[in-house]
Amino acid sequence: MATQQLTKNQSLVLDALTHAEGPLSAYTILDKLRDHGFRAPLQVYRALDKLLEFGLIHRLESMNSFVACTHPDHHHHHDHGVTAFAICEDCGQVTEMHDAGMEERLSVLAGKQHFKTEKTTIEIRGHCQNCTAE
Amino acid sequence: MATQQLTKNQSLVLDALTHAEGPLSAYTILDKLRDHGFRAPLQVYRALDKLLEFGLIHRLESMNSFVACTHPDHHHHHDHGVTAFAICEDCGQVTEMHDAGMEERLSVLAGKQHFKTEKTTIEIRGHCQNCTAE
DNA sequence: TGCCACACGTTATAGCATAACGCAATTGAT
DNA sequence: ATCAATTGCGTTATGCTATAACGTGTGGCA
Repeated sequence: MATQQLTKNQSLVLDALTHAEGPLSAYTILDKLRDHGFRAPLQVYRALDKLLEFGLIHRLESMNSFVACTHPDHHHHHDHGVTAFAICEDCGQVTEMHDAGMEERLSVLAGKQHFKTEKTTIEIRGHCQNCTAE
Repeated sequence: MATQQLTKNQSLVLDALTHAEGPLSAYTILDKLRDHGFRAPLQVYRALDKLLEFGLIHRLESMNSFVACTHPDHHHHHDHGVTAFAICEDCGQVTEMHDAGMEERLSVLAGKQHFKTEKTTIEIRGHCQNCTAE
């Protein structure tokens, strides 16, 4: 299960996300990579699409932006169940969480509707410990 | 706990969503309401903001669109816990679901991070029973 | 060699959302 | 009654997010 070989553009985008403090929008990434030759949004979006496909990054639907995957066990590569994100509205920090119980509840919920799940989005907006401490 | 009195624009937007087959984007609503005097996106967005505030509609983050709330007990007005949406990628139908167990799991997850939850988004993309039957 | 798949670069356009201004109607306190 | 504050409204302009469509170059491989 070797790590997917990335192209130059994909590596640049992944690096930008990995080294960022918080989630980045596609256009923010574009700006960060102008010095590396990026000129157009599509260069970013195409890389993002691939990285999403490889499971190396996540898209945060509620804020139209992207984060590098922080999940510890990469030997599961991109098939490690449902991911939930805690997004702090004060500092922008994003915490990636996994929970088997959650997955079970979702499965039950979907099952009741005879719904075939393809992809699940869970995003919790609020305030992280640091920012709550005031 | 009387129903919030709506303005004309708010009523029109709510009606459009209530009578729609599935979720609508703000611009789709705008087009539907041109005959009623709507001319600009802001007229729609302002009404949507209020309807969201009143808990009469929901925003689907994963598709930048909106649906009327279908939750049965309106005497809880807009405080009826976590809502999950099952979104069919074939027919566009959206099912609103509520589950106490789910809320519990989320609460536990957030608690582990000492995270103060403000709003939770749960959206399940997939295929509904009808569209799975093929 | 010719074909195919894929990444890339570029221009243009589509789709989603808000800023900023001014006006009109409502409310509510003085 | 009147003034001030609030709220909704309409309009223009702008900004942010995402994709369509076209062509180029490269590497694998029958």
